[in-house]
Amino acid sequence: MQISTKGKYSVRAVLDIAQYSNGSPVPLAAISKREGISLQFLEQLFQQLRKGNVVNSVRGPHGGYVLAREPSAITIGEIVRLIEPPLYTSSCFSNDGAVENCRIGETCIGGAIWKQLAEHVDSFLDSITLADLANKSKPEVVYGLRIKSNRILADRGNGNDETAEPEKIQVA
Amino acid sequence: MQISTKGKYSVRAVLDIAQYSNGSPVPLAAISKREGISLQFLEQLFQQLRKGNVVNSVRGPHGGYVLAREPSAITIGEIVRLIEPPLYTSSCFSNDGAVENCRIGETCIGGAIWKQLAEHVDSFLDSITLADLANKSKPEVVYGLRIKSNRILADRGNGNDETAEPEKIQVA
DNA sequence: ATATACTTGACTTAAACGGTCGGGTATCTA
DNA sequence: TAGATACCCGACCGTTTAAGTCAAGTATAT
Repeated sequence: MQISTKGKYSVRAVLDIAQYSNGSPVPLAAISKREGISLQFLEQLFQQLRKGNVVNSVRGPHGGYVLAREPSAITIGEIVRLIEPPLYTSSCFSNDGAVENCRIGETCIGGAIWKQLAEHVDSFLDSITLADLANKSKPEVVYGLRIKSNRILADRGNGNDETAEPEKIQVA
Repeated sequence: MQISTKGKYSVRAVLDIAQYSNGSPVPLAAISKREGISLQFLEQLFQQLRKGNVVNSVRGPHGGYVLAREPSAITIGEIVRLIEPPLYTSSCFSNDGAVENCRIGETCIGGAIWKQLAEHVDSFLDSITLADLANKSKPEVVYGLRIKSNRILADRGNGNDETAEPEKIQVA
């Protein structure tokens, strides 16, 4: 169980836009330079991010990428799900769903764990928005991350739900 | 981000012992038959589980494996960590720790997320014990898993900490 | 026109995953 | 003291995936 560098890169790259764009498009070349990520690798990532409606592209000179929505409406979970394969696949066993000799049948215990774990992870990552990360000005956001609880996968439109109360996640 | 079948197999196999052993050792051949896992693959997994003090081995005829501790003192997280590489590696970037051009320096925001995510996952998996899973008799344990909150990596000895209050994790 | 910068798909390399093979070694039972 | 049982261990192997590159585009602002 491992978080891929692809996922980390994507979060960093999108965060880069959130921080360095003042409304105008940010070219990948700039992100590549700042973050030390190969330009062509970035291109590959941003195609998925664009299709996933996280960023929009602007072609031509002075082009680049802009956020598709405001930072507070883009969650980390959303980005990660676009880039990485899903954590949870089948009930008990993996992928092809072949070996289904689960003696407990439909109520398989083992399967329930992985499903709940996946939901747990998604819920956590969905609770963090780009805006939360972009605000360097608040140090307490960095350590002891201040997040909004139980925000489940923001509806792709423009959900300005500023209603949830902040919650403190303890760090070790 | 993916949970490997190795990890799933391990949990199933150890759970098998918890369910089918009445104190006497359970041979891998029996687990192999019941769970549909190759004997030689099981051997590979159980070597790590033994070194990690999850199971003990008994050699010779009527030998096999027994749990190293009582089921309530063995967590799923413990098993998974023995088999799988850790979720969290370095602060910002991965593995070799090479690319450390993190513009935010020590208080790197991106890094904090993955660290907290890893702690989140570990905490969740550590909150589930073999005993929780073995009790098929309680159906509510399977769906809407009843777990103990915030149990951090039971000390390898025999920690009979039955003090934590149960908590309901919502499913979907 | 031309430079900028996104778009796309194929390709490559190395590592990890899932799994096998073949020979051990300990120990119980007869 | 044989021999069967069953753990022990390291090497190996094929496939998939991750990470990253290459080459050849297309759209657009100046």
